[in-house]
Amino acid sequence: MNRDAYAHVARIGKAISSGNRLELLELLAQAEQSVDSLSRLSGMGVTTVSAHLQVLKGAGLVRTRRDGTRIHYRLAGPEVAGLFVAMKNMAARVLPGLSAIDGEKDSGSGRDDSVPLIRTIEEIREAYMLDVRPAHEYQAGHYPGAASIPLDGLASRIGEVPRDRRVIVYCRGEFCLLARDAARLMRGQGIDAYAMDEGVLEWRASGDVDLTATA
Amino acid sequence: MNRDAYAHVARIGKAISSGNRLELLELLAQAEQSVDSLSRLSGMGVTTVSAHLQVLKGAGLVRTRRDGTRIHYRLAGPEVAGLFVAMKNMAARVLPGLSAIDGEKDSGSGRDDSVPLIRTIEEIREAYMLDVRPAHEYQAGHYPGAASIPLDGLASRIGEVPRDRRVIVYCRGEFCLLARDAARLMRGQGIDAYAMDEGVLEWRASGDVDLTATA
DNA sequence: CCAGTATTCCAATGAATATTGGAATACTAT
DNA sequence: ATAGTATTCCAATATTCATTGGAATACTGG
Repeated sequence: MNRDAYAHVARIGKAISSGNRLELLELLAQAEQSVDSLSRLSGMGVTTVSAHLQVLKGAGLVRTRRDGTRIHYRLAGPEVAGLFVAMKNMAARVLPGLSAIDGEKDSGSGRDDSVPLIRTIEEIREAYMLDVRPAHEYQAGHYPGAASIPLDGLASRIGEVPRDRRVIVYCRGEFCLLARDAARLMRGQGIDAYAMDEGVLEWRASGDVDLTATA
Repeated sequence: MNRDAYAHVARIGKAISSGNRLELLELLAQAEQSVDSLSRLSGMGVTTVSAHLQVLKGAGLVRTRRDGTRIHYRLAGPEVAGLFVAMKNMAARVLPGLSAIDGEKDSGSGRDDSVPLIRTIEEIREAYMLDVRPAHEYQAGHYPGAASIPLDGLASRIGEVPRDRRVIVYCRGEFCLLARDAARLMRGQGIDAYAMDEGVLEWRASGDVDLTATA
């Protein structure tokens, strides 16, 4: 028969059947990244990351570019982000009780209830959009008009955030906690801050938002 | 962190990371099926099928219905077929050289070159649409107006096929070989037969075709 | 060429998975 | 109740996979 056909498609499935690899894909959806940059961002060992990247590459989901001594990985295309989101949606639809994000929002330690989530893009008008991802990721593509203050430096740069407007913070995507942490920090300082429930991963997947890059 | 979020989505990935499970999903996209029906159709052992179904159920991709002594499995929803197709497309886009279907069509033994494939739904008008899947699957949903002659009985019922019209055969989906085998058989008898390159799986996934069911 | 850095390859270990046969369970029909 | 059928559970085996440390490779800058 054509047994191979299924096995062949299953390779894509295998590539996305590991939580660690999904985390790497989410990072790659932000910007191209070198192996050790991914290692630092994810906390996995370098050789572990390399091994996972080989699997992703073998399945055709990522491409590489050599720049001197280091190798930069990137998504093979926006459809890969699309597949991630499709799986995320499927998980939410089909295992609602266990929804990872709900778990994070509701059950968890409960402290996240203090950060209201913005769910529609309409609410963005007139608000101050703030990107709290690392500068490198901001440069590779960000929401049009958004400002950049990486979470690292937010405490010391808090003065740059306007106090007379609503502030909406976003980060890598629904699973990323940077925006929520940032919003919590700002609320503690009396700023009217909200965390966006989606981020660059979802925008890249949908293609609806044109993510401006900086030179 | 929210490590669990990724692990949780990865469960969906794991469920579709096995060729055998994909084959089962394709069968379930046709109609609900009992465990041993799936075992017979797929050639896997009953306990093996049962184990795979448990995995699919654990990931929330299939549901069960008890009917007396036997248990019928079905897809949790059309989105599951959608995910299958999304992965199939990703595989075709991203690993073009290895495309399972291309492999089947072109390289293989080459004999399949004898069966022209219909690729657009436009060509269906005025043709005689023939469904060669098992009767049970036809009853659960088929292309509007299509006739049913399961491949098993096609040789003996060949007289029912009109000789003055173009005949278009379809089956379960792109990976299913029933339609191509049927078309080859009919061409051998001088019938102007073509195999459809998509089938019920894709139609169910897209939702564009309304698959009529018989009482 | 040499030292230094980034990445991959290799080997080894432990964990998870697939498959199978046999026992256990759940239901039907007599 | 009893026999019969369909399915799942359990245990065992072989296979595959994830992770890690150390060696090998590929490149850069003196």
